[in-house]
Amino acid sequence: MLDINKIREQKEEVKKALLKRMESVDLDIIISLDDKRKKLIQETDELKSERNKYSKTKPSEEIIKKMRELGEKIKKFDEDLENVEKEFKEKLSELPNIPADDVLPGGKENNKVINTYKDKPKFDFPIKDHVELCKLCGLIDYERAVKISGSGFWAYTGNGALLEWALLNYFIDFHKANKYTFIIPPFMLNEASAYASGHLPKFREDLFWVEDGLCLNATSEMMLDNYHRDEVLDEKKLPIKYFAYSPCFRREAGSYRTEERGMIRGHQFNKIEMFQFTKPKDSWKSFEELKDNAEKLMEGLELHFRTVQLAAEDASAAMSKTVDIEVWIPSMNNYKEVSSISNALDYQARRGNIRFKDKKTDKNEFVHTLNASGLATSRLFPAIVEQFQQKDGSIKIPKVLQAYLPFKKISLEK
RNA sequence: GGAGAGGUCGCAUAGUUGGUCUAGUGCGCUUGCUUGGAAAGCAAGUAUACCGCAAGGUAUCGCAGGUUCGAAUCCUGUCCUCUCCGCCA
Repeated sequence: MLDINKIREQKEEVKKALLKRMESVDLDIIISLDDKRKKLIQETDELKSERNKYSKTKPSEEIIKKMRELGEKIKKFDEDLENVEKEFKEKLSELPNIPADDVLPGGKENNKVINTYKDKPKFDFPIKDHVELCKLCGLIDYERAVKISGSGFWAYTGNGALLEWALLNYFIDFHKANKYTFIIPPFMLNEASAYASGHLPKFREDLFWVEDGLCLNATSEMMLDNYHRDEVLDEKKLPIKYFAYSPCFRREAGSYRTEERGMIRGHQFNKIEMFQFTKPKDSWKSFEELKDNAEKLMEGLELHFRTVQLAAEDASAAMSKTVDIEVWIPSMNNYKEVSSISNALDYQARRGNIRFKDKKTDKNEFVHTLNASGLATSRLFPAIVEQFQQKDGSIKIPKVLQAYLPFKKISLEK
């Protein structure tokens, strides 16, 4: 949610920035609703003040009669105010975050590559895709997972499970060394939390719901953003840095394409998420730190990837700036997202009411929130298997993972 | 799942025949006095949001609704916590 005072004070600047990601922007509607709101508050408060004056002691019959009428009036004003406030809030929360200065307007076509690591691997033999390689090496069991749970699921088996776990351990050790605090959150959350993190109402259809009114975690960003909801954080403890492990559950309804077979897109995948709560002045520094961390993790894996800065319309609405890391998947001849690094500024903090007491002003201010995958495994696994495949179908393991595995390469299943 | 108790200002507590209760007290914290310095003691202050240029006003006693001229106090629903019993892959 944006700050109404900022909208009022810097209307033209806000409008110009929002036009980067919206076709049209009407801030005047919101401002006039706010005017209406303020006027109603003033009038209602006066009436209530009147009433309170007489409520201190037992009033006479005559005054009781008068107050009864006043009560009716107050009730009506309160209703009006509630309606105006509701509409105001709706309109205000429909506005996306203000894109950062260096974010280009428009959609995907304006995404720009800001970094690449290594070159596309060259193969002097016909390459296999990860589905075939995983089958040859016995890393993934698609058939049995589908039998148990339906399409869109897979099971990691044997060396495949070890490889998946090695990836997660590599990430965990990295974040631990950077002094981030490890959190294993609940994997289900209630509606209020999903609203606060901004995933409702927009993603209702994309979430799995259980009978008790809870939904399955779709990204631990949901969990971490909510972690300090309605809290006033200690300024001295900022920035607070977390990383969380969780499986992520997504319906991904209707988004399957034949090119996205295997584990490129599924209903469940593992992810480590980084998250920071910072003071407003520090958030862009933290943004760079998160991006560096994600890139370092990728470099450690020796995979060819690129870093892409998203154009305004391609980033999620809550974010001021988003950078994606995309790994090269040879069989698809394409790059796929493995990390998304975003700065929400105070947009999420406003919604979740997450603040800190500013010593200088002695006022409660909203923190800034940032999130970044570090990393999701479901595209890395195929990338590793494909980028490091050998002619015979065996797979070399990057050095950083060898420390977590009892083998240096994965051989074909006998 | 059953039965009971409870959710009040950072913490702990008072407040249930509805009316100077937004709310007392203790602790903690801040500032000042005192001191060579400290402790103790003394004094003052110590929630948040919104409206207002300001004076000031309004709202909030888990949350939502109701009764009433008036609700922390009464009623209903709901969430959460605790105790006992039952069940338990």
